[in-house]
Amino acid sequence: MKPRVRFAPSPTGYLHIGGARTALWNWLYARRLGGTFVLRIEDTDQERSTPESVKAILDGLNWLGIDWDEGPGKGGPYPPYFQMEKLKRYHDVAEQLIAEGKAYRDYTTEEETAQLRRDFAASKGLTDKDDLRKAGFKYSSPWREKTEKLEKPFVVRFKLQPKGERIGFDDLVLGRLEKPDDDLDDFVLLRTDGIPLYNFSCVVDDHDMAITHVGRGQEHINSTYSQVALYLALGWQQPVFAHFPLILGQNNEKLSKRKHPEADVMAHQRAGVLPHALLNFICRLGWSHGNDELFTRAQLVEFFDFADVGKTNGVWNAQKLLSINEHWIKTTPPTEIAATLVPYLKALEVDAAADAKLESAVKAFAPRAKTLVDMAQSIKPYYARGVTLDAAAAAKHLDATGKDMLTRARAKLAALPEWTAPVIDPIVDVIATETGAKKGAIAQPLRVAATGGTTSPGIGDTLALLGRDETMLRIDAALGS
RNA sequence: GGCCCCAUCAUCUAGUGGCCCAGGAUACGGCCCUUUCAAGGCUGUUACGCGGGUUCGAAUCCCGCUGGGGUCACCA
Repeated sequence: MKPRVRFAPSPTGYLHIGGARTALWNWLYARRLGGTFVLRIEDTDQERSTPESVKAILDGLNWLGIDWDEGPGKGGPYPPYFQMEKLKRYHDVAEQLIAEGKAYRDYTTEEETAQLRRDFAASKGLTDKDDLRKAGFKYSSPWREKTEKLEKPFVVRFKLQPKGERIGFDDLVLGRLEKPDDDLDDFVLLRTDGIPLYNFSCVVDDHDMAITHVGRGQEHINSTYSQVALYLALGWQQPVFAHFPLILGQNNEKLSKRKHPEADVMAHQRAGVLPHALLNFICRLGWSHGNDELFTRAQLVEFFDFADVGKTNGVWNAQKLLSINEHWIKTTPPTEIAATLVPYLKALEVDAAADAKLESAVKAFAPRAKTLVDMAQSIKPYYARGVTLDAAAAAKHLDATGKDMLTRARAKLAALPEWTAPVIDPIVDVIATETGAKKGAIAQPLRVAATGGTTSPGIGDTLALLGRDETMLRIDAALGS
């Protein structure tokens, strides 16, 4: 049977790194097995959900190349894919549960439960919510055993009926997970305004959408027990669960939007990371395929399996991401990199087309750039007219002997029949032989004249990139300095 | 605090009882290459949290401790 998996983000901000990895792993699983990847928007938190966030999440997934078979913009056989569009369905399921005595209407107001908390706190001499938890505060509804229907607002609560047994499930990553069933409490299914809460809508939707495997972060383990209780009460078949280890920030806490800027997927685009590099990196964070580190997209699809996901949380390692980015910048065809690079150059006010010149520039700088931002910055001077000489570099390399070498080089360059790196490069050797000078004594003055500084790609590549006219212009300017 | 999950280098990880006085990658150091800077090649330092078992033999299995993380809403 082909698996049906899903990614179900709540649109309360940008696409989070953890979410992206969850999406990726589910997507990979579906792709490898020829299954279906569903995108469902869990927008029931009306306080925080926004259309902009929906767009941000879709944009993030698109940038990473994670496409969905069913969901927003695609439709599918189990609509709607936005939870707020199926309120009636949740209501019906809740009513069914009430009718069967498996849920009840709780007319206690929010203010009353808050008062209960305050009373409890006062009796124990406590103050905040955290203290209450530690002291074991537990809400118990007076409406639990009642069935009458009043003309008052109510929430629908699930009526847990613990048997003193253990409740649990077989997790694809963690193995058998269990806890005592009396550890669960009567969680809310429907709020006063009729909008469902996560534990409820999630179960209804996963069932309605015929989801076979639920892969999500370990932070959901405890809610899974509640959801299992719901599946049992509803008599629905449970999906297979797979709980993924968390991605931690440098401070060892779960990567969060507030504390960790790197949690934003698109921040990496802005930083000049290739989407595939990010994909490669996050996929390998918590999953492995032997000692392999670098994977093409096809290999990821070929190798990925929930069974190879690890159990331990992983710490975000920006340097490793950069090194992986470096690798893909180096190995992706220059044409592709050039096209991707155009907007980064634009941001630096360089209007470059993805043409032959830019491709050569990419070839020259690919082994030298960690990010596309780096690369754009390095390439920018090659699109300028003239260059400002770095004072220290000029002082060191453009003294009398330096200028003498430069003059010799200029004469030879001017006589060149062709302006390409292989033709330009030997000039350094020729002058070295003629004068007995070291290559560096020739190449460095040339480099300073051409680039203003002491570092650049090989001198042939550098001058070829600049073009004959621009090179001559800069040499003359340096000679006249 | 209750409950739940986890535990190999600084970090990501390989490892499913002998092939491991623990391998790869990143980072860090050295050497080589070299007209600069990179890249590349070679190489070095660094880990099985602790204590008990089981076994001829444990990083691998069991127990305890310790440590880390998650979760306890009319958020998801």
